[in-house]
Amino acid sequence: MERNLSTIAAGTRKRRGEGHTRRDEILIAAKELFLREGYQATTIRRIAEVVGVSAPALYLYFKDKDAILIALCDQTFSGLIELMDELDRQALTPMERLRSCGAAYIRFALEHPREYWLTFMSGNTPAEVQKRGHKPETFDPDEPGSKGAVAFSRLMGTFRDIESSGFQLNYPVETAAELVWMSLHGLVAALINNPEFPWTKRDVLIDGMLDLTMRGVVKAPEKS
Amino acid sequence: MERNLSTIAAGTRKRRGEGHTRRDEILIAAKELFLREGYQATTIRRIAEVVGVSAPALYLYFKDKDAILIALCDQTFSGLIELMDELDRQALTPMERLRSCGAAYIRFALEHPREYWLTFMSGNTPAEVQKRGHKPETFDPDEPGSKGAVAFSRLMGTFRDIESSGFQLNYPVETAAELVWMSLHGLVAALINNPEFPWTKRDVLIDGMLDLTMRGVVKAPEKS
DNA sequence: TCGGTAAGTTATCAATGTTAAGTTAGTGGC
DNA sequence: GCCACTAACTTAACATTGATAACTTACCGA
Repeated sequence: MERNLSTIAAGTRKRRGEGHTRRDEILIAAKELFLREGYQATTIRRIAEVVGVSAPALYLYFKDKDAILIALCDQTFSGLIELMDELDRQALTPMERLRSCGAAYIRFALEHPREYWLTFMSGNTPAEVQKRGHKPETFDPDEPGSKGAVAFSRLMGTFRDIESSGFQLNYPVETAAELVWMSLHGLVAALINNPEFPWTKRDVLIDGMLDLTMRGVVKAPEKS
Repeated sequence: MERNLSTIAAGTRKRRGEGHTRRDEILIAAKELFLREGYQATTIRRIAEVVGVSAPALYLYFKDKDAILIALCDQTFSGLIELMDELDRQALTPMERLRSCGAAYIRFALEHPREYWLTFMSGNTPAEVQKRGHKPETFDPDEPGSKGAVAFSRLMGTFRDIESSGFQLNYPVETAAELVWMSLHGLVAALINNPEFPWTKRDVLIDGMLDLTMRGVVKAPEKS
C-alpha cells in the first residue's frame, strides 16, 4: 500500500499565466491516485502532496473534489470519441464499423477497468440523482460533465449510417443505440465490478454479447 | 431536506437476549436513510439518532458501516429470490418463466431504483476490487454478502429447465444466464443512474431488451 | 519602481468513522 | 435474598477528512 508516488514539482511556483499547467499536474496526480486507491480513499491532501503544493491550493483550480473527478471523466470520454474518430478513418462498411465500435468499447473498458469504473460507475449517488433532475436548456459540449453525451451521439450517428446504407433496424436509431450501449455496459460493468465471480470465459462473453446485440438490433438481410 | 424521521424507540434499553431486535431497528433506520440520502451522506450518528441510541452502540451489532450495507444487500437479494419462488409456483412453460423472470427483475429495479442502486451499484470501489481477489473455498450461502450468488444460481436453473424442455440455446447455460443478466442490468443501471438523460420510451426499451436477449440466447424453433 | 493580482501559504473549522473505557441493569447460581 | 457476571449500553475522545478565511509572496505591465 506504500508505493511511493514522487512529487511532480516540489517547491516551484508557477509563473503568472501558467496556472493551467498546475491544473494539469493536479489532474495527472489525481487520476493516478483515484485509479490506484479509489475516489473516496484519495484525499485532497494526498493529491496536493503529490503535486508538491498545499491542500487549499487545489481549490484555486477546482471548485471541490467532485470537480476534479468530472474533469477526469471528460478526459476519458474524449478518449472514447478519439477512438471512434479512428474507426471513421478506416474504410469500413457501416455494419463493420458498428461491430468494431462495440468491440473497441469493450476492449477499452477491460483494458482500463479502473478508469472505466471511475467514469461510468463511481459517481451517481441516489441523492444526487434525485437532485439534478433538470437539464440545462442550452447544451454546451465544452462545459464540464457533458462529454459523455457527445460520445453517445456519435454512436447514434453510426446507427443512422447503417440505416441509410440499406439495412433495416428493429428499432428507431435512438432506441437501437441505447439498447446496444446498455448491453455492452452491462457486460463490462459486471466483469469489472465482480472480477472474482466465476464468469465463463471472457472471449465467449464478449463475442456472445456482440453477436446478441447486433443480431437483435439490425434485421437479418433477406437471402437472395 | 429536513423531513424528520421519528426515533424508533428512544430511551428504552433492550432486555437481555433481545439485542437482535435492536439490530433489526438499526437495519430499518439505515435502509430508510441510505435510500433517502445515499450511503455516503448517511452518517453513523444519524442512524443512531433515528434508532434512539448512541453512535457507538451500532458497533455492538455491526463491524463497521459497510457491514450494515452488506446486510441490507442480502435483504434485497432475498426479496429477489422470493420473487422467483413466486414465479415457480405459477404454471408457466420454462420459456414463459424466463421472460417473466426478466420482466420481474426489471420491474423490481425500476420500482425500487434506490434500493437497486444500493444493492448493485453502491459498493465496489476499484481499491476493493483489487483487494478481495480471492474467494473462500467453502461457500456459505448464509454468510453476509453471499445472497447475490444464490439469486444468480436460481437464474441459471431457469436456463437449465429451458434446455431440458427441448429448446436449444446458443450458449452454455452459464453463459446464457450471464449474458441475459448483464443486458438487463445494463438497461436498468442506465435508466436509474441517468434518469435525466433523454432516453426513448421506457416501455419500448424494456420490451426491446427482453426481446433482444430472449431471441439472442435461445435458438428460434424450426418452423414445421 | 511600484501597484495589482495570480499563485500560493498557514491556521482553523466542523463533521466523520471508530475506539477506549467506564456504567447500568437484568439474570442465573447459591 | 444477594451477588457475580455480562449483555447492553454511555460518555469522551481520537485522528482524518473536505473546506474556508485570512494572510503572504512574487511576477508582470505601465
